Amino acid sequence: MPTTDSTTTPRERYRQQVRAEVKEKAWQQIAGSGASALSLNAIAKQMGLSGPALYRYFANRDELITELIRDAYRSLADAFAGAADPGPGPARLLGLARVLRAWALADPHRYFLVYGTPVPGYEAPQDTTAITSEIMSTLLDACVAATPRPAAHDGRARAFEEHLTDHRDWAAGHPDASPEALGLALSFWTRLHGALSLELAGHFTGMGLDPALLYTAEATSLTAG
Amino acid sequence: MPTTDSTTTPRERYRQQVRAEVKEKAWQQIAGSGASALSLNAIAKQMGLSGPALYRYFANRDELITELIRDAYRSLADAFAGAADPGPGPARLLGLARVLRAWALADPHRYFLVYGTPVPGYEAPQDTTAITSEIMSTLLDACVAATPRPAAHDGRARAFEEHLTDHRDWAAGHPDASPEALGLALSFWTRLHGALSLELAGHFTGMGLDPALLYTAEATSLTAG
DNA sequence: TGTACATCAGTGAACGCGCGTTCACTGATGTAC
DNA sequence: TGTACATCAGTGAACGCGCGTTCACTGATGTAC
Repeated sequence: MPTTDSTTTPRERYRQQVRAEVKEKAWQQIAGSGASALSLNAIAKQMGLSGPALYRYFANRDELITELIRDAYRSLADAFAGAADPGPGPARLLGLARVLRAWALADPHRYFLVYGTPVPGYEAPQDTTAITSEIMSTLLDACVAATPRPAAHDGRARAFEEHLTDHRDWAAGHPDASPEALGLALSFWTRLHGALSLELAGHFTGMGLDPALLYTAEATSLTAG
Repeated sequence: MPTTDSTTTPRERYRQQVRAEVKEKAWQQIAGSGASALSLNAIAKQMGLSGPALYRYFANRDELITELIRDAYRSLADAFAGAADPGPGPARLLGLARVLRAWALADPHRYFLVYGTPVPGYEAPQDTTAITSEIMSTLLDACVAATPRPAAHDGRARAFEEHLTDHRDWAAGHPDASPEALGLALSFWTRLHGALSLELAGHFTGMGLDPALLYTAEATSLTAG
């Protein structure tokens, strides 16, 4: 980060620099073997330091992982908010879909750290939930814009939309959102995660399919039905 | 397994029994902490054996994991084939969807062993691909039955269906399948995996949603569009 | 500007742990005559 | 039915490894007078 607090002492600046480098190496390690293989000693060695040196910067392994997860959530929320190109609803949703895939492909293991199998023996920190609802809020904005009116209905998913009218606490910041919009947000999330996570896990390799086209097809399906 | 080969010697029968018990304990361990935490020594201790004793039954840790993965694939393929309740296409697809969720909920970590983040440093064995296409074949059968004719089209997913007509090697056993049927199979897979994996990873907890309803809504969306 | 002191980054040794895996060996089970 | 031998399950010690984490300590950097 080039921007530095003006009241920061040189020592503190150095601290932040080293912390950042530790995290950077941690991400490299995660990119290679996943989060469960993350090792403080290995990071230290990679930085030319002794193992115990890192305990000046992080209380323990869990604190480091917690920070990495929070940074990942933060990064995704920022990417989402940055794609706030307003415009017609459907186009905006497609924009979010594109941003999501780009963010995931940039670092697949980071994506799985957020949405994948939970790291064994690790409990997610509290404050990621705040960022989660930030992400959901950006998504809901686009979904509200993409569902202009209680459109013509095929009646199939009725049961679920009734359920949504009764269970909308997770969309507390959007009292204006129709059940259709809520359902759209959930479909966006689950469908794109489905296509994306199977692609990242390599389940399409050998099938000769273009994952990008499959992904786009699923994304467009959201505003077509 | 109660069924035993009649030509089997008692010693061989005992071997198979112990192998089965090792796998059983392995699954219990995986159910607790995921596959990357699987430990031969821990299994041995749990069975009242010494660590090295297991090397009579499995060449090494990788061979054990390979067998577990293959058994998981086998189990899913059998569950799918068992749901071959013929009948109208859409109902058959819904049946498969139900079976998939039940199978996943019975052992979430087993599901992730098949469709989740790949185990770090582990390469999937060759012969699972055969079972994979078995599963895909059952699914394609239902999809062909569910897409009677090149129905009225909204034209949105056109690009992808053109792509599918050119890239259908993965459906080699189903030359009769229309691009719509192929796309339906892929949507079945990705959408249901999306809803299911987010549920299993606990991403809906705290939202007050009923994952079963969400899942059913996604399943019915397949044959509604 | 120089000296005295406090702060703090980093080291090296050590602890205890669990892992996968090998090896020589014991003892029980099955087989052949 | 009994004896001689081969097969094989399981043991215990050992090797080498890497992990997270603690602790007492050195040496450099910053601060106060």
